[in-house]
Amino acid sequence: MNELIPTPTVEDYLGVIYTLNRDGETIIGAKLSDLLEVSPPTVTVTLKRMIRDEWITMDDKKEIHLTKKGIEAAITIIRKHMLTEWMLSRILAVPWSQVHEEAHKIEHTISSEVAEKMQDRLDDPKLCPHGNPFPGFEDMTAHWLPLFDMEEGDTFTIRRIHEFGEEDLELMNFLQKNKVQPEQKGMVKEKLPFNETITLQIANFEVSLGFKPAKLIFVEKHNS
Amino acid sequence: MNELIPTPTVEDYLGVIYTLNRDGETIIGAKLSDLLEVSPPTVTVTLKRMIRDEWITMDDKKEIHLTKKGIEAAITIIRKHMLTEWMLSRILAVPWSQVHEEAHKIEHTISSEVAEKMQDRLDDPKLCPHGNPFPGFEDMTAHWLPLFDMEEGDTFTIRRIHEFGEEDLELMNFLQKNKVQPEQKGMVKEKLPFNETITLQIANFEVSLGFKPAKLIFVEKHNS
DNA sequence: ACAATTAATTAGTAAATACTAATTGAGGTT
DNA sequence: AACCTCAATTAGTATTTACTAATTAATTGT
Repeated sequence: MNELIPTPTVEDYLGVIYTLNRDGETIIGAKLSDLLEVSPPTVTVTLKRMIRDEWITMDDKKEIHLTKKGIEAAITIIRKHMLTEWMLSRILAVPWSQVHEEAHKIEHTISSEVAEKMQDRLDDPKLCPHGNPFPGFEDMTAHWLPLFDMEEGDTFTIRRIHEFGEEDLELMNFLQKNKVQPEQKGMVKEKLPFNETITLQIANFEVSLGFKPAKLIFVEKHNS
Repeated sequence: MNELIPTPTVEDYLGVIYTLNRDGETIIGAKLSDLLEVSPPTVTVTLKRMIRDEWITMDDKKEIHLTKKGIEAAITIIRKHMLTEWMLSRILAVPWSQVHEEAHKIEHTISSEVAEKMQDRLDDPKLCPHGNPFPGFEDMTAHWLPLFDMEEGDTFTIRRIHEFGEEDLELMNFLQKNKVQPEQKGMVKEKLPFNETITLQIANFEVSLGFKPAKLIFVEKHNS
């Protein structure tokens, strides 16, 4: 009667919905279509199934809300995702830029028992390798600011690449090549609003980032 | 035009076909239906797809043969399966009896790059945790004999639980509880053909095994 | 208020993977 | 030759997950 476990596709939807919700965004089908890279009709029918199976509800404004059961399933899959990322990164030395993509496939096949074993082995991480918080630890990232908000001359430590940036493999390879990664210290060399770029000094190198990625990268500003 | 990667279902078929073939058995649909626990019509249509996509061929006697491409894909999935088993067992301390079942889900989502990383991290294993050979290392297990062939009084070291025994979770739990595992030494206490049981002494305990599992357990006989 | 944009839905299709029930085929036995 | 058994296939159905093309609904801007 009650669908016990969500399908991989439904798990993907639940994860994105949870993250959007965490960030205080309103959740509509079009956003999911965009983030999950599927067509709007596909979203419509999948959401219908998800409502039928009581993962979500849809209000009169067509906004999507997770049910209690949906929240639990979302937390479960996000934890599996992040634990798998750490396994790949720490135990198997998979390059940081590829870890998300690999984990995204594996996460759906990890049992809860295995996830527990991973958590033990990895000493209960609170943040994923990209600096995003495990469900329940959102306050650990709350004081970090978008790189986009920095001004010329500001110095900072990079702390986090937002989930919705991780998805873009080309961007991730670019960031890795230029050491734009958690724990790296840097400084804003130049910010050109008309050009929509922000140029950083990291180690001995300079990198120019567009405004879109700069909004998905979070830093801890140094006291000046 | 050419299907590059097999689906998880096709990977399952390829793995079983490869193993049957390794053991010198003729491969017909009914055997697959039995081993994969799907209905005969499902086997018929899946094999049709597999022929279409050139993973296998079927001769005039309805016997199934792997194509070159099929052999490669089978080897790949079996290696991923065994490497994942070792990861679960050695790195995550998942109980031996559960390792097969968990790995069977995960194996389909592991990229070749990750498999390589696993192989490095695990020092190139030649046998899986149940003692079955990695593809290409079949000769390492060739001299082990079925427990079924032992006589009363024979002493031995358990070396291997065959792939088709691994599948049965209840059996595996029973074997683990009774220490019927690779590297354990034992002795045949009693063999009762009319009863189809063979009773072993392992450590301080006695276990009675049916003939069916006794044919799937391989041992190295001690010199007497 | 009306046009433009954005969002959501229908309608129709497709592929993979399963099932049951019923039928056909092939081999061997009496 | 008729029969039995096992294997394989047809026929018909279902679910999930996708797509495109076309339509409808809602919102926003001028």
